[in-house]
Amino acid sequence: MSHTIYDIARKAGVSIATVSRVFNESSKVSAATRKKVLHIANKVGYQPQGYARGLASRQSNVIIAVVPLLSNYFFLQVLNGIQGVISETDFELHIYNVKPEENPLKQLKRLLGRRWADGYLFVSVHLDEDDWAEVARLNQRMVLIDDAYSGCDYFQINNKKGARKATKFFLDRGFEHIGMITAAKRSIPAGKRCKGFLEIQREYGLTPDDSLVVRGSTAYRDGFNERNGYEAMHQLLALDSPPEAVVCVSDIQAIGALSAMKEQGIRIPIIGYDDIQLSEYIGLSTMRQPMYKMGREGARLLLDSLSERPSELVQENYTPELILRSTTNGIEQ
Amino acid sequence: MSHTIYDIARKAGVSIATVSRVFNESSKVSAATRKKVLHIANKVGYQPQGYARGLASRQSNVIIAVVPLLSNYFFLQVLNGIQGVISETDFELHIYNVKPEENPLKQLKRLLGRRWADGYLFVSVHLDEDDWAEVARLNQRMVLIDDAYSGCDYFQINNKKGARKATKFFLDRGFEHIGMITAAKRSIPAGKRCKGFLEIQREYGLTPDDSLVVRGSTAYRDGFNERNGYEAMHQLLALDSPPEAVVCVSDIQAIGALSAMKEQGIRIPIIGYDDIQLSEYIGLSTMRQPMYKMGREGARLLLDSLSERPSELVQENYTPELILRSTTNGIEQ
DNA sequence: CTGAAAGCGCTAACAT
DNA sequence: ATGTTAGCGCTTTCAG
Repeated sequence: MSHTIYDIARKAGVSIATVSRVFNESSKVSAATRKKVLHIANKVGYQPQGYARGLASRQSNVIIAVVPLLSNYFFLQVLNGIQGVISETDFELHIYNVKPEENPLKQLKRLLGRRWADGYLFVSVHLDEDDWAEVARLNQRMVLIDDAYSGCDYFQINNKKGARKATKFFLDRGFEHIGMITAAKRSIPAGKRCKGFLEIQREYGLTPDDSLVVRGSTAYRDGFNERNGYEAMHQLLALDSPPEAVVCVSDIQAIGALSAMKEQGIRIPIIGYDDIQLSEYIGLSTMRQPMYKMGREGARLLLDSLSERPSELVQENYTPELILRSTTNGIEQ
Repeated sequence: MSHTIYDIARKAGVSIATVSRVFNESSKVSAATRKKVLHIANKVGYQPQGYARGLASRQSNVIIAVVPLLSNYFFLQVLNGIQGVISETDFELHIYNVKPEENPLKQLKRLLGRRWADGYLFVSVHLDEDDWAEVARLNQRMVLIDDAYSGCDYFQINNKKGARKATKFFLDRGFEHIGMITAAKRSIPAGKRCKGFLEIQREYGLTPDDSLVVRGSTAYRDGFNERNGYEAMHQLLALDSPPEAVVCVSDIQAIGALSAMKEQGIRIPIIGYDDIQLSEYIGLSTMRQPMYKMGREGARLLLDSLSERPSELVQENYTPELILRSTTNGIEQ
């Protein structure tokens, strides 16, 4: 049914080696032969099979970006950065997402073991050092984005510092009763942001009130969703003494929270986290994370290390930047 | 360096066929042998290579979802639906995105020609009948989501009807001067929605004013972005006689438009398009499209047709549903 | 510049 | 239940 290299070779009156050379941009084919082969290949719609090619050449020209869940705006922007870089090359970008139900380490080992790709970009996949070490032992080219492992290239953002910055903004303006909308307990970034939130308050001589750290009950996307923020804000507002200001672990939750406030006709200063594109238009103050940039840099690094002999490890740490917009307006300087 | 089936077979004192059987869930292996093989495989981190396996077995257990651009909320929700179904099986979902710069037909032919996947889901890839026919000739299992081709399974949404519904809502309430925020000229869905917008007005005996159909200058994502809506709304408001109501071709543009209105302290009724999750919390009235559902159904259909012998074509047409929220409040019934 | 031939690492008959 | 063996469709030396 479908044509193989043999069919093309026969029809073109050349050997399969020549056909192969044509499709591998080898210069060692005469223009005439190349043209003839290409003509026939086009006519019958021939393309070298990926699997046979991968097996024989031990490389695939595909890059796999591994993400935990597709439906997250953060990943989306990172992927965009990655995509931009990859699409300038003749690599193919495939996206693989790890299933939340199954052990992630197991999935990664299976994926890398299959050797689908020449290189892997892990976006927001959070493993501990031991687990990463086990993955690294599979000996594939990889770079981490939004997580760190000492033995490999990574681009990371300091979650604790980000939350500290946001909280500090309120503390410096005299607020002492600040709420936090967090996400699922198992979310590592959310955990670190909570930590930063509490830490800086203590440094300011305050004793943070546990009841001011809340999450909604919507587990979807680890709680990084609109509804969660909505529910959490209602909880906060139902408190005997509601917070004077609120810090969120994501913009998307902040949007839900804003909606809850509106319902109750209350307006409390709030800071989100991520700076997704929308936030500018919502007027949401937020902690900006360099998502696009990390994607771009990560992809570039991976690609480079595939062609050149890898040099030293690249391990970048970013700190989110506070972006002030209207949800923090009207606070006395 | 990396282990092959031969290494495992040798270490386990069995033949390669047995090792292969263990990894292919064949029942024809004794429990003891299986355990021994698995133990050794685990110890050295062996996984059968995807390429060798794909070549030998002529199937890959991967499904590829093809999308035009990752950064679109519409696709995201469709992908979510797809993901949900695939993750219940032992198929792997890979996502491939076609580059905007290169001819899409060419890319699809290359992709399918490589035979990476057992089946393909095309999400919002818009080709004409001839081009689809050419793709179909490659003889791969495929289903279209958000586009139609007579020769294959598809799940489509009627764009014209959707825009008609939204526009009709305003017309029925006596509005005669309605604006539309559209997207890039080359966007097929946007074109159809425009058509519906104009068509129904004529049916109501109106002569639509061309200057009321605008787009911003931001081409990113074919104009389906916040900024585009923002710019477009400013254009509309700068008109000698601004519209009394506005229909958008996406929620994300509507959000930009809302922001522009706010800046000018003006509030015009507006209806978005898509019903992305956010919209509920923004209070945005919109045309709901069954994105998640289409993803789910599409994936299910594809999977089924991979195991069973395909029956007749499944060709579904949906019509978006009008969801009323606060951006259309206060309009006289 | 081109061809012949030896794998790449696995699956799937076919034997046993 | 297990082993033997012939490919799968390519790439890649090695000759010429």
